[in-house]
Amino acid sequence: MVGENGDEFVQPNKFTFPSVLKACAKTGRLSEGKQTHCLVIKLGLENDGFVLSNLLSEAMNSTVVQPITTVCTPTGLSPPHPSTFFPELKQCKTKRDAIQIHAKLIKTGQIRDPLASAELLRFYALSDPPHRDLQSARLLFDQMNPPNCFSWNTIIRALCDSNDALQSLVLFSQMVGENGDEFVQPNKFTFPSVLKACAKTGRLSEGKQAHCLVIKLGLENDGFVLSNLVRMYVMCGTMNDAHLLFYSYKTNSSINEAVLWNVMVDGYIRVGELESARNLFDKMPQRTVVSWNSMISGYSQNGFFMEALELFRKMQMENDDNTTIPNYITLVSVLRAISRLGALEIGKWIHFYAIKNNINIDPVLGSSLIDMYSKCGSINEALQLFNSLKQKNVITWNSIITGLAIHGRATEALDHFNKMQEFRVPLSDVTYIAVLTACSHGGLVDQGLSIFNQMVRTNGLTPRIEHYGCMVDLLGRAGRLEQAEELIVNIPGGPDDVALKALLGACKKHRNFEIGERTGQRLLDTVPEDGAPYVALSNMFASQANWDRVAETRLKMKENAVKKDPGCSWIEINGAIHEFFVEDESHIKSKDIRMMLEEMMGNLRQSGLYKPDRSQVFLKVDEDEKESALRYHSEKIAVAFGLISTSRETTVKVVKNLRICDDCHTTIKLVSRIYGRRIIVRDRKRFHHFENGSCSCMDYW
DNA sequence: ATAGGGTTAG
Repeated sequence: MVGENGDEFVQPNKFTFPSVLKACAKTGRLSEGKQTHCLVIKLGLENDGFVLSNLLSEAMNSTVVQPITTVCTPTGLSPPHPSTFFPELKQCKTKRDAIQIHAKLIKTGQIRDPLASAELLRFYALSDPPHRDLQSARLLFDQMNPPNCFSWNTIIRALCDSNDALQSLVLFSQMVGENGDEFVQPNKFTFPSVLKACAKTGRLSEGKQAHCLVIKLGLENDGFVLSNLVRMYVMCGTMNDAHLLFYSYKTNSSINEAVLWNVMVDGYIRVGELESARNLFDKMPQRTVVSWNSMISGYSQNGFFMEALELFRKMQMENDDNTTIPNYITLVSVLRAISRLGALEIGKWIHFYAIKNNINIDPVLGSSLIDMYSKCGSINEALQLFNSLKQKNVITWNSIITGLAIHGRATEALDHFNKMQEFRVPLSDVTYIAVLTACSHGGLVDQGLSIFNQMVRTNGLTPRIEHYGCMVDLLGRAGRLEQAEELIVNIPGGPDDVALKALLGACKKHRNFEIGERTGQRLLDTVPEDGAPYVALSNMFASQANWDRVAETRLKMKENAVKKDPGCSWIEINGAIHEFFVEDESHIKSKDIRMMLEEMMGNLRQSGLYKPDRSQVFLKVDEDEKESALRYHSEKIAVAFGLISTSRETTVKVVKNLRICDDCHTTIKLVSRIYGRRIIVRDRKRFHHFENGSCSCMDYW
């Protein structure tokens, strides 16, 4: 009757139990009696007079007396574990358990019983990744006859987590009977997964339908449902709807306000409204470490690096019990900003903090730290850390190869690339970007070409635009301009501005005006709003004394709305970041900096080695102004500030957001010699190690 | 008895 032999389950009632219990008593079967007792409790019949009296007589007549005392005192009973009736329901922790339980369910014919196989379904569908087995979960679910609400919730959740979240929406529509199936009423556990799936797949209309059902079922005040509704609207790009919900909810005990606010903060960050996000962050009734992390990573990922660092500092100052203690995710988020700014001292502090607080340096954090050290100019520290890491993955390898590449240490980058293959680490497309970058910066043309071929032929990877960019740079640097142009023409989908700029730069270096002009024109077509190509093209015409074309190019530049990223440089002194723009005089020590700049330029002129390169300044007409604009490029200001703020032995490390210009490059080379200082400048593309009048880039960048 | 929330690399 209760389906123990695989038969249909028929629910017993208060008239069933007296006879069953009597039978147990007559035969002295205690264990069956207890099983029955459990079912009595489960069905809420323990207070029925007839059932109770038979329970007692069953107990009196059974041969084993010991456990019966607990039965006499029913109030002291702990709730029975359902395994009494479904021994299969015992906790399923390992694959072995699962196999055993599964076999038994099949043997006893209970495999179709959603109650009996619930635990097994949970194991297949929701255990941690190594054990998770979606296929088995789906198979088990499909066999259920019919699945109950729990079964639906479990499989919907599992599919939502999978990379085919749309499937969970398909299942949900089956659950609610959209295809003429039986309607199973969803509950508050169903909607979070469903809404999450809508969010993941960006299905606004399905999300809205779910929202309607939520209201119909009166579940909109459940905290989990509510936060997922808001998140669904955020992820579907309708911040307004998210906003409306957020401002109209009524607090109750199931709602975690912090989570709700965090979802909104994250929402504003996603649509790029960092200020609204920050406003909300400042107004939050309670902040958790997640709030801080969201805001910091929001800043980091949207280019607000100074703001990210500032907030991180504030987080440490606030010292709110436990909610402002940086965790693993804080570190990963803030490291990104640190890398971009080149804030080595703070970066080192983060590394130390992780060690001191036993924060596991897994491949993610490890890669971030390697990236930080190399982007902050400390490639040797990056190598040291890389070698000490116990767990490495592709990204860890990619980080160190990229680091070596941008420091111009091409041979070591190749060594690591080879070692990576020895260790059978699967290569990714980024690996190839890293190693091709190394080849192009190191001038290793043949190696680069053969690696590019290996990537396509052996590894079957399709080159991305970035790979073509590396190859154009590689060929251009070697002076193989025709070959580079041929490659450009054959890039599927057309070249991007990076590849074209690489070729244009190469043409300038190798004085090939024919290809240079064609490339310049292509660039103007690709990025007409970018000022740099006009300047380059105009300079090229000027060097040929082709003044008509110069004027024509200038006119074109004026006509098209030209955007120019403002040049910006950073330098870290004693853990504080100083930021400089072109001709920037806003720094407190501006006077001292200006004096230093004058002195530098004076010394340079006296040395007789310096001739200002005016060709790169295009907009300023007045000759004197040209030179002063060059003189006050942000990297020069930062270097000057670095020189007066540190002792002779200290290497001056400057980070620039754009590529360094010829004049600054020449100037800093000479400064390194005249002042006997080591200076490192990181520009948009690579590192320049200046020492004794020369640069590690060998004047090609 | 079972099921549900926000932050993370190259």
